[in-house]
Amino acid sequence: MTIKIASWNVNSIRARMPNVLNWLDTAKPDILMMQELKAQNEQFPNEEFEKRGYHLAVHGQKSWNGVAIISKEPIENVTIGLSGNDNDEQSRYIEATINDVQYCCLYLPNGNPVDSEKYPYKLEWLDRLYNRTKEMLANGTPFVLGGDFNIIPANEDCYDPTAWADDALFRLDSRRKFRSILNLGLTDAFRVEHRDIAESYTFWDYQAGAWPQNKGIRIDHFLMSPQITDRMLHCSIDKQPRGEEKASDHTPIILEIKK
DNA sequence: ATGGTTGTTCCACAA
Repeated sequence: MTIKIASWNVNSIRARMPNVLNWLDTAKPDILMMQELKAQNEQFPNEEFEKRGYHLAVHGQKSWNGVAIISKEPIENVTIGLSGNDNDEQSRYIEATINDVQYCCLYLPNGNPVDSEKYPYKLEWLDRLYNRTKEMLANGTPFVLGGDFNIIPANEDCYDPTAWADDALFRLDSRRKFRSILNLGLTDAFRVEHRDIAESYTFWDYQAGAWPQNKGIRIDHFLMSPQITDRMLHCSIDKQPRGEEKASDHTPIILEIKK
């Protein structure tokens, strides 16, 4: 038996419902983490998901951000927001327990432009994610960090590293903090399975024909705790939804683990 | 160096 877990930055849940439902009906994930809902809790289409047998945990926000977890198995202990900064108003983090595994759905700040307050906010957010990760490791909880990290981990995760050199998604400060989280003992699910495969991306800009030219970046990730790494079966990127009409600029990443 | 696109909201901003 396997558990199929997916993560997808949908770039507006209301604009993307046909695409999301279509993908759910074919891919049939047990758990889907979504980011960039661009909707408040009241605007989230609960019924469409409940009709398909999913339980919900939603942390929305007007206009921007917003994250949700939907699951075929019951969802427990929902926590909203990433601890460590009481002044953070942005809905970018939701955590819940499903069958004794902790699922952390995150939408990490983009951080551009790097000379604005947005970049230090991104770095500060990464520090808080580091602290939460360390805490869960200390507790011995099996967990999965999944979502849009807005981080290109390495050259092979980017069609043109020089073009992105000074971008907040590729800046060394961002990548060093991402690495320090990994170095606590987590495993990048996609990269551990596809060690020598480049040009596997999860995001293609809407602009300048990025999708048809495969000018993409890999910024959506699953990072697993050691217990989940031991249960991992497979991790892949499903490029199909990116080619559909009215697509999100991101495509789903899928992680399968032993039940 | 610029412009290219999409979504939400209100005529700009975020990505």
